[in-house]
Amino acid sequence: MTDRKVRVRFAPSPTGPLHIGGVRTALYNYLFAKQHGGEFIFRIEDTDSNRFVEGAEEYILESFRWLGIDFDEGVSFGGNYGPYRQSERRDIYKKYVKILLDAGKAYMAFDTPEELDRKRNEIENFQYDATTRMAMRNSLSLSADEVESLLQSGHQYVVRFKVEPGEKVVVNDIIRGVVTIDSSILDDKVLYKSADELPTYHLANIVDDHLMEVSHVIRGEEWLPSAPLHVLLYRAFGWQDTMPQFAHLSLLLKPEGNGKLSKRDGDRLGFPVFPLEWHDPKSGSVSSGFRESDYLPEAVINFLALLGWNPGDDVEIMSMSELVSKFDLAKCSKAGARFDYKKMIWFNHEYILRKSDSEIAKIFMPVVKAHGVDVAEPLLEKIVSLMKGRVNFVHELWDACSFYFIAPTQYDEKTVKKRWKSDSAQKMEELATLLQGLEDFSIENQDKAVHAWIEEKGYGMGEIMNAFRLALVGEGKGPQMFDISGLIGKEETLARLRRAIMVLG
RNA sequence: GGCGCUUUCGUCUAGUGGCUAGGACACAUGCCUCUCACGCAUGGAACACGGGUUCGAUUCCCGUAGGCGCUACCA
Repeated sequence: MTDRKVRVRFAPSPTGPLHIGGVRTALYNYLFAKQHGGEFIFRIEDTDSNRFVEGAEEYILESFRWLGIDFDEGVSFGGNYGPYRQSERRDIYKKYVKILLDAGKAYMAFDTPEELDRKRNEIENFQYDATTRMAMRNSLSLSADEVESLLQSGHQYVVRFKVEPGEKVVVNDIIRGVVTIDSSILDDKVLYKSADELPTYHLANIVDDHLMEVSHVIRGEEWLPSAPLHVLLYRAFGWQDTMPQFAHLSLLLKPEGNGKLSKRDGDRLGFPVFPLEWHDPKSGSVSSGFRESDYLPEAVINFLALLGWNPGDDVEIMSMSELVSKFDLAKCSKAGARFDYKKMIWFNHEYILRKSDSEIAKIFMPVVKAHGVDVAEPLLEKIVSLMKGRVNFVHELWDACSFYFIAPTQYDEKTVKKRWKSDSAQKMEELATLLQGLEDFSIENQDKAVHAWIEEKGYGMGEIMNAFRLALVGEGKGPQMFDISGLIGKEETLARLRRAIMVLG
């Protein structure tokens, strides 16, 4: 069993956009699979027909494509264990429901939702279990004839798992160790609904994981309470020897305040909680995504990997392949992790720094074009190399460097007051004359000539450069001056200087 | 309410029966400098509480408190 082939799965239900916590769960599964040379399966758990949302499945697939998490088999990937969409596996589940029924490990229950509601109102903390099942309407409490006639008349029913009370159920969790619970606290879970001829999560999950030969179940902590039930189900089918190993991941929490991370937190604090932008087909509302918010997928992956896991060293920037080799389920933290979106922004900044200028220029080019500016790629790369260190997002590059493309039409008031003195116009006039006379307008040559002139005249470096900057940029910020004048060229430099002299006087 | 999980700087975390409890983000200060950033340096900042066990507990045990989750014919 220990040398079993590693096969793990990510099995979302297509009920909407993929939550960032789900992305992390998928990532951990992926890292684990890759590290062990195993397979990663994409399964769709659409057993709740009421909650199905159009487009969700494609959205999830697209999200993983963007993030660089790929699957080996499953919906849209093929494989030998299909179909991988649970709604297409009805007949399989029916067969296994029958096995449980025939073995007396499950039973049919005819109680209507209304009857159950009434019971819950009558009895505080009502639970459908060994203590109450004989008082309900099911194949255990009713006679065979009654059951038969109910069935004949087309009465809808559910199949419930018959949990035997008073048993210690042990779940061995890779992250949490041994977790023991008393089966008496478990209820007789609904396994199957005749209404839509579909199983519930618990049955479908166990049957599929078994049939698909899943070796490890890595999922969110919200499943920990039902893990004992799952163990009981594996036993009921006699599959305990090939039962997957469990690992329950801690949840992602709000950046501040109480509770788990929600879409609202993102809206309130200004960060996405979904990988891609999502347009809800029902409400028409739009939720922002990491991709559209200009996060680099590598940064999102890196950040997520470290949210609840740590390799034990001080290295924080890691590529996907480094993550694959270092990842360790046993080192996952047990407590929930607050979603530190500021650190995520820092990761994005780091990845911008690490990517080549040409890669960033390629991402930035459409932004430039959208502003109606046409620029050659080599020039944009130079600008990117000068500016990328000062932004957290690629789109911020525009505000930081638009002066390269568009001459200032107005001058920042504060900067004018601070940097444009009464003799600035005259000095800039001198500078313009000097620059105009330069045959060689290279950055190096300008630097040499201007420095010599400043020294000769006894001017201050700051007064000249800052006024010069104001003339070319319109503000008091930007890279070294000759990195600006050199790139925009002699003609443009002189035009901007003259305009500033004219306007500012 | 019941059951389960959990608890190291504000946040993500490393770590150990004896350490000045380490790193990163954020924050502050300084340096660099033609500005703004980057960068570099420095600083403040944590073992939830109460009992044990022990020569000694942040570390092991038990309680308490806080946090999180589950408690559906949802996953």
